Amino acid sequence: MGVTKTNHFTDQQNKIASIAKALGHPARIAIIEYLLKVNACICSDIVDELPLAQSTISQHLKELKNAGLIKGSIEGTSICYCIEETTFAMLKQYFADIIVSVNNQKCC
Amino acid sequence: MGVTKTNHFTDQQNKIASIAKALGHPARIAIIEYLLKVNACICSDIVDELPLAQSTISQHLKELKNAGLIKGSIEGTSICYCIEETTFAMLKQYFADIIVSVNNQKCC
DNA sequence: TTTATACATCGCAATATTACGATATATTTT
DNA sequence: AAAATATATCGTAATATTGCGATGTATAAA
Repeated sequence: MGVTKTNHFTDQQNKIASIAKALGHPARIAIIEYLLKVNACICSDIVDELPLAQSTISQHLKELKNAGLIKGSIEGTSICYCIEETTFAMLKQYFADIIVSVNNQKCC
Repeated sequence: MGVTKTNHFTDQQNKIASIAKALGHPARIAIIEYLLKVNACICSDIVDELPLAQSTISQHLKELKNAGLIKGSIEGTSICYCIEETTFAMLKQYFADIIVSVNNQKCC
């Protein structure tokens, strides 16, 4: 089928999954890491940095933006893409909570 | 094309992406959360818990296992699936480092 | 006003994912 | 040994993702 049964899961589960999915591609990880490396962030830089066509990168940026992982503000003729800190903070917390839960486990 | 250009990215980037990808489905998030909730973990429980066929869940478990997010040990006729703590600890650290990087940013 | 620059979007082809039923396998229980 | 239980694998259909070139759009420079 190929169609995810989104409605059978909680909003929280769908949210985490969609964020994780957005991070589930090496190009998008590379984009995030590049945005962290340089302090200013313009899309054309990324096009030079990655071995992908401009249209492909634009698509990846869109997915990262839809997932709330980056935000873009128009800066003249180019766009300043930046990390959306709160989403990453949320992820960090999510995994921190998992670690706490695991440490309380008796199993295995 | 639909074929990810894995070889153009670093091993670390591909690794993080593949782990994130494995978490990029609500059923797999639900499985992880279920494994955390109950302390013992048998697949048939999960089949009762989730609105998916047994074969589908088995597939999801396989992907989580391949990504190193869970481990399964044979327990008689069933299998005890558990959280692989080190992988989650790695993820937590990865996001923690990102937060630190973002806080050092001057941009935006 | 033309031209250049920086993205975004569209349309398409190749491939991957999701889900399921059917079936296989392996361990218990009877 | 036969039946039951638990899980894995296979085959397949529906849909999603990835990537690219071509093209659209909007701002800035000439």
